[in-house]
Amino acid sequence: MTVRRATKRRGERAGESPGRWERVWAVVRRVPRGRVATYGQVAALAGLGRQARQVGYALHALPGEGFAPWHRVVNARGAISLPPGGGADVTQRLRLEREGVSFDARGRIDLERYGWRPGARAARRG
DNA sequence: AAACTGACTAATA
DNA sequence: CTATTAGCCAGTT
Repeated sequence: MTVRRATKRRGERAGESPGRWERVWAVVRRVPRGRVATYGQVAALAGLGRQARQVGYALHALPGEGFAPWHRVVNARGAISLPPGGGADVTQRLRLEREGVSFDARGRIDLERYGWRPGARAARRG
């Protein structure tokens, strides 16, 4: 009766192996303000290889807002990849624009300009 | 346990 | 440039 088995948490078990998603969040947290990273990029940096999809899952499974700047992650085309209808896609765009990231007429970001470059220093103003 | 699903990407046509 | 196909693999049903 009192043997309530631990409820399965998202990507986290009874304090065992480090969740894969945690690594994803850790990488996302490193994305500086005003910059965006692609799912594939985050996956590679998190040691997931090409599991770009898993990155999307990890962000969807975030324990709460403010845990990681999920809005700084976009797809390889520099576009927001969230499905419409939920409103989250709008939030993402709003937050990015607020950080100075510009979208073109098709709603895409110029990754050459705003793409996050790990290791590189903050881009010069301009 | 098998099937389904998905915040992706790269290759082709 | 857009549209389609295949690969990817863990979480959910």
